[in-house]
Amino acid sequence: MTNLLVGLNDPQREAVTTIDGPVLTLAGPGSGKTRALTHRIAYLIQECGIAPWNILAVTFTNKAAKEMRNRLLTMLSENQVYYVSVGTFHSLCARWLRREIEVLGYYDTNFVIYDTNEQQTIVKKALREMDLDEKRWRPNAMHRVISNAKNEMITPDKLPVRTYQEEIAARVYEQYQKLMQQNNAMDFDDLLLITHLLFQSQPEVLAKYREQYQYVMVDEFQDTNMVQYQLVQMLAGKHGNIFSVGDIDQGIYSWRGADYRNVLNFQKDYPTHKLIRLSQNYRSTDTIVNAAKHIISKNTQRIENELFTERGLGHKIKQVEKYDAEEEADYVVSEVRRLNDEENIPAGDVAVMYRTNAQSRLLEEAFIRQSMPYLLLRGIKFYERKEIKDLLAYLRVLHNPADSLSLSRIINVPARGIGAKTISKLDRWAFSQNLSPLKAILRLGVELNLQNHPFSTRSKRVLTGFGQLLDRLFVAKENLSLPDFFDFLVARSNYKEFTKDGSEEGEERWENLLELRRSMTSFGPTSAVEVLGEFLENVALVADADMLTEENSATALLTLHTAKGLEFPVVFIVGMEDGLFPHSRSAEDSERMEEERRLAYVGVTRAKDRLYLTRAFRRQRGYSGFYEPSEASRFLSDLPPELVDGGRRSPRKSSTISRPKNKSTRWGSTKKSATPTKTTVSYKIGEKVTHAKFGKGTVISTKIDRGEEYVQVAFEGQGIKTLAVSFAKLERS
DNA sequence: AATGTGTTCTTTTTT
DNA sequence: AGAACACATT
Repeated sequence: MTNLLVGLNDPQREAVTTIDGPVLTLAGPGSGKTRALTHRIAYLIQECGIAPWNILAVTFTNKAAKEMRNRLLTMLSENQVYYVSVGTFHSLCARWLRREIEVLGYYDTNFVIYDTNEQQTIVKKALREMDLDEKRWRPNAMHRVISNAKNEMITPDKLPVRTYQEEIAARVYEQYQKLMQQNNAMDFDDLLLITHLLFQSQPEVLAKYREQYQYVMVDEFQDTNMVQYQLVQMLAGKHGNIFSVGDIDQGIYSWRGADYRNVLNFQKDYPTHKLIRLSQNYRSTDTIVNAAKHIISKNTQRIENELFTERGLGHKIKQVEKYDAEEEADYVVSEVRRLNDEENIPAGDVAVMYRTNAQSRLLEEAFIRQSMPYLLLRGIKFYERKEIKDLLAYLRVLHNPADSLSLSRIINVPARGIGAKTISKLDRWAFSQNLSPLKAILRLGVELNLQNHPFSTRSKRVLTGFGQLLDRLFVAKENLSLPDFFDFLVARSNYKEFTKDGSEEGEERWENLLELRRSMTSFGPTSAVEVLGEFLENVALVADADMLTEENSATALLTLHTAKGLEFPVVFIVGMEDGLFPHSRSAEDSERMEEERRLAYVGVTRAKDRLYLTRAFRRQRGYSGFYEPSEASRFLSDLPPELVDGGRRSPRKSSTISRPKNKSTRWGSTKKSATPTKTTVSYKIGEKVTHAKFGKGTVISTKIDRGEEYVQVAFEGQGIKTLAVSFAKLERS
């Protein structure tokens, strides 16, 4: 027996050694699928003599790809690992397109990837060009329609136009695509869609990749969408050596076009497939595995795969209920500290997970208040900073001169006297000359006695000045390494002194830019022109989870979605409240409710040793600043009492509902108020009341502020009013 | 052209 | 409550 098979259980071994034909591996959480995948790759290379470049492995995140590579390095030589294609669908597609796209004729190899914000801007531009009112046609909604269409491979002309709404949407979609192409830009969906189109329309290109990828492996199959599935099918065409790994119970991205039914489709499309079940969980204690099973067992859309573990019972799940969300956050942080102090569990072993990003704020504040280290996994935040976006816009324009969106971002940053007027003149003139705005600027500088331009002497001067800057930068990118090019760029554009203005914030901005520069150093001395595309692609496709590193010593704060594929010794899931988790937006639809349940399943199974489920009795939601009472999440009641410690199940102590202590500052001091300070609300949401002036109404929220109770009441025909209970003469009715 | 003011919208999850 | 954006003022 080869040592690649040592330490694997039977189904894992089967997964590793079944190399020919389609295989579907149902892998429960923590069942060692990454292990199976990596060993399989090593086995293919070492035992079966398959060349590394004949292997394609698709992961869900870049982090997973990196991890896979690292694990492979323990079994294979660096050279072998280098030639295996490992990546996410998006990054692999980007790479293929970079190489092949020019045959399509309407994109060039230097295309850039637009992020969500830029996609939004393009939608708005499309609306504006079509003279449609942004108020009436929500860019957000339009964008959703477009993205959904793309996920189902529907082109603008195929979009159903049964209603006026749909007709507009189809036209906006068409215009959107046109603008994207004009800018030589793609959105995330395009990366997949256009690759699909490329393979479909260029048989020789597809043949080449088919030939190359003799063995195709796809992880997280339950979260593939239609395009991704078809890409896999195309690539694996003849040989059908597809190894797919999935778990329907962990499908949590349907709202993004993913369809867990692809696992079932796989079974249908490849009737000869071998089915392997990885059911032994090596990650979590029996208690945690059991809890997870109780939660997921309520779902109807499943494939049976009975999970088990031999790790023993371990700690009970700790259920904690606090007075409000602030207290909940404080509890989490103090418990992290206690675990650290008393049980020797490093803070970096702990993760705090939540349903919505908005919940991170209170947690952050609590960590800061108690000066405990934390790591917020919302990676893009770095790239959302103005100075970073500006610099990236420069790089993108220099990489892809067609990118007029980025050009408009930097054309007057730092300020060089090119205002809105000049810009719109430029756009119109460029259009009339059939030039891109950037080309138009450059032309203005070259043809000195150009007559037919609309600019004032001053405007022309600043524009040509900007053109000269760009010219110099274009030359520099050929000759300098990426970091050196960065230095040249910030110096020549005056961006350095613009942003580093002596203020404290300026210093911070500059630090951020240096951080950006640091991320360039890994590209070595190769000239910027060679690596700029790859650099920008990396930036565009980073995922939140990619930030998390092995040696991280701070507690991770992340959404349940981001937590997918990760594991931690200790996990807190906060906000276990109906309406929040499961989210109210999923309440009406049983399909979506099942997905919430899967999300809970994913969250719970991230924990190795200890799991905390916390909730608050009241929490501020929405923008009103009003507290709303909340009910326990239905997922909590799915847990059998013997697995749980604390919460409502344990014999109730008188102080289960803790009252805020030392919170007089927040709710006003008792010194000043003449009336007794109220701490609890007397009205309930939904209660019917009558007001002398406004008539009948329904209480929709309540809050206490400075010892005074306020209610929001929806009055029939009068709208919503906020009333102070002690003043308004409200009668219960 | 830069700065200030007001209005409106937003919160589900993300490559 | 805060961001983003449109519009107005200096």
